[in-house]
Parts: sequence; C-alpha cells; structure tokens
Amino acid sequence: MTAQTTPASGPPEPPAYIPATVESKWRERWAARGTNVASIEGSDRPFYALMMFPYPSAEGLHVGNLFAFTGNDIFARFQRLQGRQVFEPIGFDAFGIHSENYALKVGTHPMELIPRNVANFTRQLTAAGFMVDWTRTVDTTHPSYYRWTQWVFLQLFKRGLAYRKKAAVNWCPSCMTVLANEQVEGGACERCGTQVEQRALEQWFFHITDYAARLLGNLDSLDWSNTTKTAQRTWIGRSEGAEIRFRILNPLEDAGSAAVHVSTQITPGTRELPVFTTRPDTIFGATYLVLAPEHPLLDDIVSEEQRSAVVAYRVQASKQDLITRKSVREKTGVFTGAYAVNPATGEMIPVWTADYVLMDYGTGAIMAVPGHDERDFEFAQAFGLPVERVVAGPGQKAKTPLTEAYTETEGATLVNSEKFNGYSIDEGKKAITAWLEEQHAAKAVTNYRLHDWCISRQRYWGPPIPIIHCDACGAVPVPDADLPVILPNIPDFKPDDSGVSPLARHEEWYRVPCPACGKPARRETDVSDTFLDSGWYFLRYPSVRAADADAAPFNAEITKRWLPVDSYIGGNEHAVLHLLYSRFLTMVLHDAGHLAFEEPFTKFRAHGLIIRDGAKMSKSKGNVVIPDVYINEWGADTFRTYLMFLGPFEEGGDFRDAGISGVRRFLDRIWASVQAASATGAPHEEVMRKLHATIRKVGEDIPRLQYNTAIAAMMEYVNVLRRGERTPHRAEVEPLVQLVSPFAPHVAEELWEMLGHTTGIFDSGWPAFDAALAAGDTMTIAVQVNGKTRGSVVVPQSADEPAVVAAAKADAAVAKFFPASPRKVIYVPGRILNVVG
RNA sequence: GCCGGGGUGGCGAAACUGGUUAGACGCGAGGGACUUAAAAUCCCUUGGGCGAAAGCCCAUCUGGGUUCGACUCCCAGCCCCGGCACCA
Repeated sequence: MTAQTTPASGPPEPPAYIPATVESKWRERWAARGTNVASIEGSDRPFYALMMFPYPSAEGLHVGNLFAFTGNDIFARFQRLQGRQVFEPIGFDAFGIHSENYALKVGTHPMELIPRNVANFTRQLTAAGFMVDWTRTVDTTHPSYYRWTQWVFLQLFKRGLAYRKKAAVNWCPSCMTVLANEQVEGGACERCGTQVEQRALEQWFFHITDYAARLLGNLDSLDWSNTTKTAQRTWIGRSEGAEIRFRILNPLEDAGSAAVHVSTQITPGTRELPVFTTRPDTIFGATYLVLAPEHPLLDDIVSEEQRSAVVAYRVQASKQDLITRKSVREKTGVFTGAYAVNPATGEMIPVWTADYVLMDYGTGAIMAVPGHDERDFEFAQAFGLPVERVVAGPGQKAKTPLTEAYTETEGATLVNSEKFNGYSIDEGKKAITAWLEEQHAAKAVTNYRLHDWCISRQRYWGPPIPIIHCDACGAVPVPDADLPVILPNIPDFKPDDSGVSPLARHEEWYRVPCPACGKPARRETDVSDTFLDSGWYFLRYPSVRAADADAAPFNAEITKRWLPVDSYIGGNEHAVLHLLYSRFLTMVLHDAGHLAFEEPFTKFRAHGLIIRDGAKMSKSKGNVVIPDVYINEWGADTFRTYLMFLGPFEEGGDFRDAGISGVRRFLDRIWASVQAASATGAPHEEVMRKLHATIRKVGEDIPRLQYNTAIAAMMEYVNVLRRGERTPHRAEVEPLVQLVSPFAPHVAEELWEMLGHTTGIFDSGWPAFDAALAAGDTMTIAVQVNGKTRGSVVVPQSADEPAVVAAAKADAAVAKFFPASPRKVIYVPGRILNVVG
C-alpha cells in the first residue's frame, strides 16, 4: 500500500482505488504464492472446472471469449470458496485450417505465428485475472501433445474403428485444393470465386455411427443444457423404419414383357435393391424407385438406351459442391431404363436416378411414394410419374384426389392397401413390415442421420496421421515407440498445383521402411481434423506434469481422481461436433480399458453469445470488441463484473459500453465502505438482516449461473449499507468482500488484506448465512380484496391466518374495502391474504 | 418446413414451484446539494393517461380462456434470435 501524501492539517486520506495498481499487485502475488496452482496429487474434494480452450487467433481474445471465461472463472472461484480443490486449466487449440489460412494470408509460417499468438493470449488471459493453473497448459501443436493425439488415432485404428474409404470433398479446380464447407460461398471458392466441384478422395474415417445408439441413449442421464442435448439428438437423428428389398427386373429376360404382374419372389442370383423408408405403411403407394447418382448399382441396371443420359447426369451431379448438392432445388433426374417390382402390389415400377437422393444416408436409394412425401410428389409432378393415394386423413376417402402430398399421420388410415385398409399409420407400419418380413422382402431397421467422422485433411497444419502404407502389408500403424510422427517444418506448406497434401511433396519425409516387413513404404500424408485434437484435451490437462507424462497420455491415478469433468462451460456452436466427438472418443477409450467412465462431462452449460449491434462479432463486419482497452480504462474487475451484469449468462446479449460506469461505482462504493468501516460498537440489525438475505441470494444464484441477479443483490445490499451516509460496521462489510470476490478477485484480495487478513481470500471459505436472522421477526403480507391488492400488513413471523385477517381488518388502507361477510378467504402463509366478498 | 430460446419502461434487465399494489439492480434523463465553476460525490424524481390533490384508470407481443389471483398455466395467431434442413 502506498500512503498518500497528506496535508499536515487534515486526517490521512484513505488510499484511492486504482485498479491497475491493485490488479498488477495481485497478479504478481498469486504467481509468487502459487495461489492458482491446483493440488492435483493431494486433493480430497477435487473440482474440475473446464472451459473450452480457445483457438489462438492473431487478433487476440475478443469480449466473447472473455465473457465465457469469466463465467467459468466465477463458478470455479465459488467452488473454491465452498472448500473444493479447484482445477481451472486453459490451453490452445492451435492446429487447424483457421491458423493455416491466416498463415497463408500473411505469408508467415504457422510455426512462427502460433507462439506469438499464444504469448498474446496468455498476456490477455492473465490480465483478466482468471484462476488458471498456468503450470498445466496444453498446446495441441506441440509434439508432446500431438504424440498422444496420434496415439488416440491408433487406439481407434486398433479397434477397427478407423478405416479408409473414398469420399467426396469440395475441390476448387483453380486453387487446386480441398476446401472446407465453410470456405465455399454459394457454390464458389471464397478465395478465387471459381465454381467448386466434388472430388472423391481416399480418406480416413472414424466409425462413430457404431456408437450412435449409445451417444443418443446416454444423453438422457447427462446434466447438460437442454439446447445442447436437443442439438445432439437432432444431429444423431435416429429414425425407425424398414429396409425393403426390391427385385430389379432383368432387362434381357423381361424385355418386351407386357405383363404388369410379375413374380415377387426374390431368388438367389436375382439383383435386388434395398431401400430405407420410415413409412413402410405406404408401400402400396410406391410408384417408382430412385437411386442416388453415386449409387454403385446404377451401372449394372441402366439400360443401353439410357446409359449415356445417366452417365451425363452423374457427371453433372458431381460438378456441384457439397452444400449446393444438399440444398433444396428444382427436382432433376433421369430414367435408368430399368424396372423393379413393388413387393406389395407385384407391379412393375420404373427406377430413376436423381440427386435429391443422397448416397450417404440409408441405402442410397428410396422407394418413392409421391402421394405421401413432398419431395417425391414434386418429382412425380416434374416427370409425370403416377401418384397413388394410400393414406386417407379424417374426412378423406380412398378416391379423394391428391393435389399435394398428404403427410399427416394423426387420425389417418390406410386405403388402397388391400388387407391393410383401415389400419392406422402406426398399426400399418408394424403389420406391413411383419408381412414383408415373412416374405423375406424387408426387415425392421433403425437408421441414424449421423455420419462417420471424416478425419482426413489434405492440409499441412495438423498432426500427421500415424499410418504407413506398404504395398505388401497395407495400412500399418506407426509403432507406439516411434511416436510422435513429427510434422516437419517445411517452407512450402501452401497448397499448390500438384493437388495433393503439402506433405506429399516431401519424399524425404514420407519415404520410410514398412514397420512390419521393412520394405520401402510411404507415410500417410494427410493430417487429422482439429476436432481430434480437441476431442481429448480435457484428459491431458490434469496429467501434464505427472511423472509419467511422457509415457502415457493421462495418468491413471490422477484421471481416476479428477475425471470426469465436474463442470464444463462453453459455446453452443460446439454443441454437436466438439461435444459429440469428445463423448465418442471417451467411450472408445472406455471400451479399450483406458478410462473408467464413458461420459467425459458430468455437467455442461452453454453460455450465451455476446453480439454487437444485433450481429455476431466478426472481423468482416468490423464490430469486434477488443477487451484490452476496457481493461486498461476500467480495470479487469470492473470489466468482468460488467460483462456478467449485462444479462443472463446463459443468454448473452448485445455489448454496449453504456452502463460500465455503474459497475465501477459499485466497486468504488465497496472500496469506500471498507475504508470507512468501524470495528467499534455493534452492527446494525436491519443491515445485518439484509446482509444475510444477500449471502443467501448470491449463494443460490452463482451455481445457477445467474450472475446478473447476484450482482444486483450485492448492489442492493451496498445501497442499504450506505443509506443515509452512515458509517458501516466491519462485520457488515467483511462478508461482502467475500461475496464479490468471484466477480472482482483482485480488489477483493486487496480489501481482504486491508481488513487484516494475511492469507488469501479464496481460501477463506464462504460466509455462513443465518436463515433466522435473514428472515427477521416480522413478515409482510399482501392483502387483496376480490383479487385486487389493497395494501399490506406487517405481522409477527408466528402469525396464523386469523391473526393476519385481524391485522388486515385493522389496517386503514385495507379496512375500507374489507367485505362485511367474506365469502371466501385465501391465505398463502407468509405471502398473501385474499378476501373474496 | 422442423426443433430450441425469446417478446416486460427511453435502454440492459428483475419477478422463487400462479401469490408481498409488475418493473428489483444498473444505464440514460430531469431536478437538487456541495463548488467561484466544472468533474467527482451525495440526495430526490423517472411505465402511460386523467387529476390541484386524495385518488382513479390503463399497462408484461395480439386475441381468447382457466383462476380468488396470470409476465408465469391453456388455446389460436404475429414477430425476433439460434440450430437443423431434399436424411426418405
């Protein structure tokens, strides 16, 4: 503390509140004392407070990041004040396409860029006063980390969950490179504007679809934000239905056949086409089939007359980026010349190919029921295909014509469906599936919308996939002892005309002997997806300083004690990908015997989004708010508290700087009150009552992340504390300093020290709250007459209904409305009295 | 289109499971004190209408409903934000 120079005459001036001084003092003090270093080994009540680690962009942290981190920090500090040993780590998700694109743009190598960005982030995070354990951080681009990312890949590979297949990527023919979906704008490359195409490349996939049922089922028991769970459920997209097999007629045998009814028997050797449908009940209305243009059976079934048209259509379909391909457009398609047999009606129906059917869902083929599916209806209209009604809604008949697809199921019954006429939709689904099953033409199946996770990136800035391709042995995993496969520092990390991964241009790097047979072989030159880096980082944090940190991704003992994560706070933009992948990897590692739990995050809360002028902050809009200026001007404590006072944490809101002065005044008043506090005499009864009500309110609000109302409650208390410019008592202010400490940690420490404490405030515990004291010995009951509030009465806590009624009659304001003979009296104890006359 | 979340003063927002005269807390605005003056600080007022006042009436997106009592529950509709979306 620096004493102000005081004029000889007056009393000594109390020290002024200068945030910069206080904050730098406590930053140093915390670092020197190791205040924020978690006692990972010796903890009996551990609490793991995780926040989503940032991608260290060149622009630095923006207020959105700070808002999220502050919310987590308050929760973490509160847990610590509750006596938990808290671990609040931070790290850097620095691999990936964002970093690489930025590096390309400024022409600096990412290996040079990232450390600079990380240093800047560290400076900002420190300035914000987070209770971060800086001795345990993670940088996904460091070989000591990605060695284990590669290990995770190999765990999946060894369990048969990593496989290679050809898959479409967005391809810019001008830049000769692969583009992520977000780099495609309206079908064109965001950089050069060239029309983007699809290109099929051999890529690595993780078999997450194997886990779809578990990923979905476990959601019910997780304490997560509802919005996040809903998003995951939608993403996984379970649907029940049937896989129905249609016999494809042999064009030679059946050529020229005029017969409409043909054998429905599927005999060995006949070609058949399985389709997935959620509406097996409508099979009698299936008037044609559609195959995705990429369907492998297309070549086999297409007739000679139609072949050139089908091939042309397929080429045209591939000349579309993945986004446009899947967006709703005018229906297009081509007849294949082939026919199939509807197993229910025995009728011959045409087989088409159209791009509204997607290869990567179900079986890549559908039975079209234009009468009861909007898309099929549209297609049938466009190409003059027959539309049959097989479902009748209330008031409709079997012959009521269809002017649009009738898709309602409520109260509807089957029609034109032979023996199933009159069945409800649900009955029809069951009965028809069973009937087709008897004929071996169908089986009940559950399908998921979730796709396998493509982890290949034909890029530079990521961990090399630890596989060696050998002509003799196939894909051979890099032996654990040879990990990490170091990402080489190559100057030409830019994608170029060769059209392959940058690493594929470095023969000296990829030419290696096969680990299995020793013959010349070739490293995988794709790197892995950033979501793999971030899919397991929470497992690494507690163990980064473990004795076996170089021998294992996570220490068994430590992991047992600290995981799963007690509380995870992050943005809902990661509701599906990051959170789903993390859950999946955890499940796999659990199944492999590495983890005792299968869900990584016991509790997850999605914070709201901070927007600016009604729009998401983005560089292109130029509305990004940089926190540094605010921290410099107002102090980190004020800025943190202000961000939390903006609105409900889980809702976010529009950032404005109007109002920040109010929060600063609030801290100023606390400061002044502590300076002025007197230890003599007794604390004021009324003030103490308010204090205890405030302790309760703040203690209830923080765990619910209702920070804005917690701050309001403290402000209210400060108003009471200072009312009439009274001198506060020490006992009235000391607990307040503890209450405010999660929000404004630096100034709270400073005041705590001024109050004579020699140990840190965050180890001081949470003030106890006295319910009886908070309640006082009287209560105020609102009095209504005929539902209109007419006044209120103050009665002793012990007052019962007759006593309250008596008091109400005696009250002048109420008495004039009081009915002579009440018909009904409703008394809600402690709250309200309503007299109906 | 489907699934979430919302709609309350000039503004950000409160209101426990329907129950203390809706709008706490803060910003902004108006007035006052202190000051030569300003800043800072402190005090008062601040949803709308009528009224000299006491007071009365109207107000939580709109329209219905349930209830002694509705921002809160139900039905119908409008608008905003977020996610998903040719997934059969």
